[in-house]
Amino acid sequence: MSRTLTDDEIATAETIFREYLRARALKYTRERQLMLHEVLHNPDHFEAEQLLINLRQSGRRIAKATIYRTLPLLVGCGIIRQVRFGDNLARYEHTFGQSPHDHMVCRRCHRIIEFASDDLIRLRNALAAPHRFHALSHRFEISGLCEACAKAPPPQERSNIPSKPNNES
Amino acid sequence: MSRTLTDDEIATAETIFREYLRARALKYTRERQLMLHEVLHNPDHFEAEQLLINLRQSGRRIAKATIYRTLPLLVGCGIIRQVRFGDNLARYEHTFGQSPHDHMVCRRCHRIIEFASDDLIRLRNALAAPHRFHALSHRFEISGLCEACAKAPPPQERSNIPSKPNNES
DNA sequence: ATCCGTGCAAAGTCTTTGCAAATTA
DNA sequence: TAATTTGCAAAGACTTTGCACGGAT
Repeated sequence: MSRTLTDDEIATAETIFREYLRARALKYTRERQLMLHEVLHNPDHFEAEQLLINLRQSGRRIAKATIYRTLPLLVGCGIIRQVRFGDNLARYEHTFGQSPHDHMVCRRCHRIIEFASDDLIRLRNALAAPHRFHALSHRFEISGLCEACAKAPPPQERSNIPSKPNNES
Repeated sequence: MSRTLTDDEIATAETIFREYLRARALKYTRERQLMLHEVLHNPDHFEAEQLLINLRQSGRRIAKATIYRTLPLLVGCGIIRQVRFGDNLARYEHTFGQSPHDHMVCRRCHRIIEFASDDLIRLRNALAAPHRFHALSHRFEISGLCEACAKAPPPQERSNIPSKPNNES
């Protein structure tokens, strides 16, 4: 759902990352630069493995360990954020040029619909206040059926009672 | 946050589980019965490993594989649900005698505050409608600082700039 | 010159799976 | 009896870590 970034935005992201690193006496290495750019050019949700594949296909050499070590840095400076769907796999998305948003995930076809809501933010803060909780961020995932799947008869099952239960939450 | 269940409620849960299994031609084994009761007696969030420990401490013998195989069944019939906090560890909680609720998690002390909100449900459905999405359930986790941690100075850090970034989302 | 970071592979953690023996309907 | 389930251990998926070499400031 995120659009292609302008060169200016990419430059800004780079500045943010560099300053984040410098403030912590960490180094802006070639690998971290590659990761940053790859992540910014990825318009969708991605996972560690996919980053590795993309980078290697571009002829870049990078170790998987470096990916795993760099992702928390990018999360730390707010350039990407972790999103989580039903499974145990860590996914990320960059937050640049995006307004904060959340997701609806179809239980059957796993299609993802992104949405943003100021009302949600307001409600979130209103819910936190009576607990004297300082809300900083949230994760909101709606699970259900998309339009197509709600209409269509189950494609893989013959009855409403699956012989094997599904593992989705 | 969930209270101790009455015998009646436990019997009801057992009926639900048995019928769920029977409808799928699955069997109500001794191990599944043990799991059900252990899960219902657990008032808090629990993980697979903890279940195993609890059951073994009660002198019951059960394999870890059985735990992992049974959890999806209990999720499938709605007796427990998966909840997920910052990490990649699957946690569960039983839904019996509980109204649907969500969580606020303190980034520093990891304290969990549960809350319920009808407004949230209404907003959820209102958000789904324009996408013709049929919302069935959701996960809403608010991340931030609890009252104590918002006041207290950082216990483990001397400056605002941690030498190591934290891995929380 | 001094740390920090990388790559590699090994180790770790959580979860799933294959198979023979045991149990359930 | 016929089919599912269990326990065990091995395999699997994803992530983290130790260490020596290479690289950034």
